[in-house]
Amino acid sequence: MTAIAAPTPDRPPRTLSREARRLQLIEATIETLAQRGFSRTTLTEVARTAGLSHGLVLFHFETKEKLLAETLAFLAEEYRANWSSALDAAGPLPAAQLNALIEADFNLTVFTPARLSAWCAFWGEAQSRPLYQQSCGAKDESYNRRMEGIVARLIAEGGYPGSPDRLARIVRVTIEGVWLDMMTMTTPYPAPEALATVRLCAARLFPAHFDEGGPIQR
Amino acid sequence: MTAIAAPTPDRPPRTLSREARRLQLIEATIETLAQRGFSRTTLTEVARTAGLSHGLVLFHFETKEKLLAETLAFLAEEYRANWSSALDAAGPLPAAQLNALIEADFNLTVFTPARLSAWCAFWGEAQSRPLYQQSCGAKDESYNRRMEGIVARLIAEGGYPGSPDRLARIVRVTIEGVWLDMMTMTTPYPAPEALATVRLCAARLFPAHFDEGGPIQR
DNA sequence: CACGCCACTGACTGGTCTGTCAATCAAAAT
DNA sequence: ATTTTGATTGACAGACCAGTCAGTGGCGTG
Repeated sequence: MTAIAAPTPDRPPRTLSREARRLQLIEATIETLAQRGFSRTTLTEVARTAGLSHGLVLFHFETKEKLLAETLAFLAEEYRANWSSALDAAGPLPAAQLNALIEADFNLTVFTPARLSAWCAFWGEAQSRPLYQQSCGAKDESYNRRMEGIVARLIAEGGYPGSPDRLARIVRVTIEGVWLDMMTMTTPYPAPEALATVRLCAARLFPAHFDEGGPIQR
Repeated sequence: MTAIAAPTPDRPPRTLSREARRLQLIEATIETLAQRGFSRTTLTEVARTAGLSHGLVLFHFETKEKLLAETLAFLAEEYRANWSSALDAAGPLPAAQLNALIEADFNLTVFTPARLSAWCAFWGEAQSRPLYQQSCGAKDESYNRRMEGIVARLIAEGGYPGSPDRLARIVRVTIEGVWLDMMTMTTPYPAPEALATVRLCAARLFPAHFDEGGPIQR
């Protein structure tokens, strides 16, 4: 049956076409969530954003619930891949690693208005839906472990007082908080100001490793 | 047939004053938002939580939209009244005032699972609805101004480096962040741990005024 | 006691949304 | 060229929900 992958390099095979369409619909879902909010996101609206019929959305995702679950899983995986690769490129020093984690959260692949809004829409629903808590929770857990490990090594190097759990938590919620500000404030401050706020936080918590401009070189 | 009130004299009367009934329905709305999320909150469910008919909800609030708007306004005012009165009781010292603001956010009148969940449900929708941004935004603005004023005076007393805007923002988003953790985490840490995290943050930002146990007495 | 007021109920309506399905179309396979 | 396979469409059905309204019943007032 598999008559080889025919040498037509400019045309993707059928299975890839299927995958491409699913990705397109997921992007349309993110866009719709951002523009209309969770409660007013309808299959018809998602389809119209993608320029397709609403029947097709159900053909590819079976139910609306599954479309939303896969969209959230996509966002979670995209987020994880972003900080994970940034961490891999940061080298062995904990200060460089924490800096990489901070900067990764402001990378324009994840830090866009549509994606921030979509995250926020899911957060609002996650509390009452175990399905969503699963995707969000697993993401956070892995992130937290890495963050706590890095902070523990900073403490070992710098002799800072305070528990690694709490210090790591302060850094994490400060990043989350300026994210949230971008959406909930009537007139939010610019992204560089958000990054500067997180840097200031790191500088006060780990003064031997960070100043307000970033990690201290030596 | 109508045996009526004789057996249970303390049962609430069938008809209630306008204001009392409205408050009861607002509480039922908060409860429903917490249990079912924004998108699955229906008038019928709100009414059933209150043990009333869904027609009555519209009798008192005209539309679902107005019920939700008034519920959010109620939460915002309750929140404002809480930190505002805590601030009034704190005296003139900025360290005591910041401590009062921090502790107020963990006061059990506003720091309850249902209320936290309801806030979160509204946040998720606020981005795409100007009506909600108005209630949330006005609340935040007033809070932020007070917080920044207090932090500016701490800086003047302690000679801390860093801009008051950013330092105030770190304290505020740390509080918001541990709030959010209570809802989004699969197994959240206890409330005293959340408070201890905020205290540690204050201790690192303003070391001459705070230690990990709270404001330094002198 | 009678009356009027108004909180309250629940059946009904119009509209919207999710999910189904038979028909259609495009491209690959034979 | 014909067949086959699978993506795509749009009309349709069933369910649900916000909002309407005519009627009910408790409560205070005269």
